[in-house]
Amino acid sequence: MPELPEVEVFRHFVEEYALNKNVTAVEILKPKILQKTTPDALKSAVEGHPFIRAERRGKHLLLEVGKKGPWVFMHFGLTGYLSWTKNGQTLVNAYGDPDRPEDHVRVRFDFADGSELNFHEMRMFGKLGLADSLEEYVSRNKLGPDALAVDEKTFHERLLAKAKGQIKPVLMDQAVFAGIGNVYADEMLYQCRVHPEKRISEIDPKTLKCLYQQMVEVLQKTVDCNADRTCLPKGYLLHTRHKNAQCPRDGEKIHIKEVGGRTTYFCPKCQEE
DNA sequence: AGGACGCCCTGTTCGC
DNA sequence: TGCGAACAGGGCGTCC
Repeated sequence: MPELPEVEVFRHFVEEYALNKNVTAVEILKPKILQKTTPDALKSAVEGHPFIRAERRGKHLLLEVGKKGPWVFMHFGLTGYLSWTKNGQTLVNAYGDPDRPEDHVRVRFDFADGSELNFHEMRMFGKLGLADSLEEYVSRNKLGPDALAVDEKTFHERLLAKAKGQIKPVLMDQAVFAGIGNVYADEMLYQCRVHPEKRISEIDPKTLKCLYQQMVEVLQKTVDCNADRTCLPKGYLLHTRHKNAQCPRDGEKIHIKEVGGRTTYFCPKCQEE
């Protein structure tokens, strides 16, 4: 599921393959994926212009159209990703795997050089549409600062403003920090030995510092791995997201519990309540 | 105001 | 074996 690191990889991918080439056609194969725009409006805004810049805020990817154009935004839901094809043949997809099945294309951008950028989203939780500007989009969606761009002081301030809340749902609140999803929230809590339901006001300063460091480290390490989770350290909890898994640290059985409406994995021994 | 919860959607896995 | 139920899960709307 695309969280911040995956979307950052998608952004690199767009920079490498999809900038500064005129879009000759936009094909909307599933209009329902569009948000706050129509197929005609999207086509007329993009066709005849190149994408000139790719920016990311949290899990959202935004492509600037032309010099003064609007932006095309993409949110990848649970199963979204990008691929680049030429003459119907996949050259590469955003996960670097040319053999990945290329189905569930919802929107396709055709370029003048005969290549295509494909937006895939099997489960239709993702969205694609138009925004006037980055600022307009961020405020419309009430996105907090990007989790990889926030400084330590701001991190503490924003968490403590939610002092009564449980740590995990607050970390995942995109208005607090944009980009942390279920998997990486569990990971940073595990690395710092914090129970996911712990109230923020109950967390000591040393542990808060750890959470900041691990937020940056876990996200950055995953970006550096090109979002290939198998390349992450063996000691990471995210390798144990299945039933009857054992804690990489102490062998304890990993607990699975619903926290803030999301399936949460944690070690009951090293993340005591 | 803000927290809890249900729902959107579809491919896969599970259970009878 | 076969088919329906349950599950996965980010974000948004609704309710209290």
